[in-house]
Amino acid sequence: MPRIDLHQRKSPRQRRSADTVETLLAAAARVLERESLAGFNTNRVAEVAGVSVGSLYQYFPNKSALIAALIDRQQSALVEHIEACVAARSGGSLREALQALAEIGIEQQYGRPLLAAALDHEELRLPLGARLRESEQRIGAAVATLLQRHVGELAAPLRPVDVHDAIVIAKALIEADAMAGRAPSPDLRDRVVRALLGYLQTKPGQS
Amino acid sequence: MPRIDLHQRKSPRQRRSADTVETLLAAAARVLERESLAGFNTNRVAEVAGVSVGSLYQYFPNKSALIAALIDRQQSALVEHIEACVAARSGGSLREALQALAEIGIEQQYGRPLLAAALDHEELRLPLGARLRESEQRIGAAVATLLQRHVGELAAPLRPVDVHDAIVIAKALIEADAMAGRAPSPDLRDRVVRALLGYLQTKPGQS
DNA sequence: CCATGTTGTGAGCAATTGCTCATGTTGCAT
DNA sequence: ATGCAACATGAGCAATTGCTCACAACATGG
Repeated sequence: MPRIDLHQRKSPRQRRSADTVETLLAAAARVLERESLAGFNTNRVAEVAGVSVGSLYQYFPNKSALIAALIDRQQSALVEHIEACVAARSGGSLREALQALAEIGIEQQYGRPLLAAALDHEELRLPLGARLRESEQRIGAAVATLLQRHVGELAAPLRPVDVHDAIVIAKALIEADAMAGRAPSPDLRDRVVRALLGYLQTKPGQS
Repeated sequence: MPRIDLHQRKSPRQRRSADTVETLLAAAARVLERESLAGFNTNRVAEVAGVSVGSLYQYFPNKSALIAALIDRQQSALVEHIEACVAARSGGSLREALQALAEIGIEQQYGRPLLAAALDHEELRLPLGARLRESEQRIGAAVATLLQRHVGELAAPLRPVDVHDAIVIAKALIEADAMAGRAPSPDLRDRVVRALLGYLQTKPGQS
């Protein structure tokens, strides 16, 4: 069992090594989504990347760190998209806001469904700690900001747990469709929006 | 990489061997939830079970088959509970019906959150095929039956995809809470019900 | 109690995997 | 040019893992 140190071992100082790191991450993503976690090993990643294992271990102290880096990237991209979306929008209805969010999530997940699923699983196992929690918090905050603009359309004052639940719901619906393997069904976005609207516009304590 | 044959290798014919199989499955569950998939190996399972690896391989042709058996058990239990619930209930409101379903799901997931999560992940990787799909279909059918009794309270005629989405939503909310590790929050059931009610009572095409 | 089938054992093989290290190559500053 | 980092290589070690097999212990019917 390897150590669990997720720090970068060395920062690339030349273009050459920066490219190597890039190639490694791309290869890691490919392997992870093609062979799932079971077939994911450092030798294979290095092979696919076309570099030697030694190079891999110059920048990542262990296998977990590689996966952590992938998660970090994916998560950062999502955060950026969502924050950009929230910042860009100002008017519009609640429905339209949710549609925009749903589209971001769908795009993210459908880009690499298997990769996303594998990473989701690893998130739970690795002590990603601060970095990931910060991302989640930023997503939560951004979504909360967006929803707060439409308090009037909500069934009740927005609690943190509501935001959390909304995110979970959207993520689950998107993931379920993506895992089924088929092309993105055109009504997925509307189903997500329907679920979110339904949740947010239903009072907590009565039908 | 092991073969992927999920058939039982041999059926226990004496009490003694039936006990062994039982012990093995229990140990497998324990290991899976304590050490996650990474630490799950047949030698360890046999050790924890207090039997030899050889015995394990008399009843399970490979590691995957062991996991498949666990999934099968868990899934069968869920199917039974849900079908029993649907059969038992007759009157009552939609809300009450959903409350009952939510409680079953919560109980199932909170029994062994880590186990359930690990199994969820393996479901996607293994060719469980017929057996699992049958279970899911039965769950879908049972839930559909339950919901059909309350068509009047729904926003639109019940489509299969609605049932599917409802199940996904409930599962996700419960799982998310369970993974957080803390004790079952008392309002979880109500949040699940709120999400389901909201979804089912919102028209697909408008706010 | 014997014969036959069932069940249990565990050393250990073959393969895999995480990772290191001695050595070689490239880029940069002087 | 030359020296020193930074970077890249890949054979291979140590540990792990899935799984087999030759054998022993038990059960059961005659």
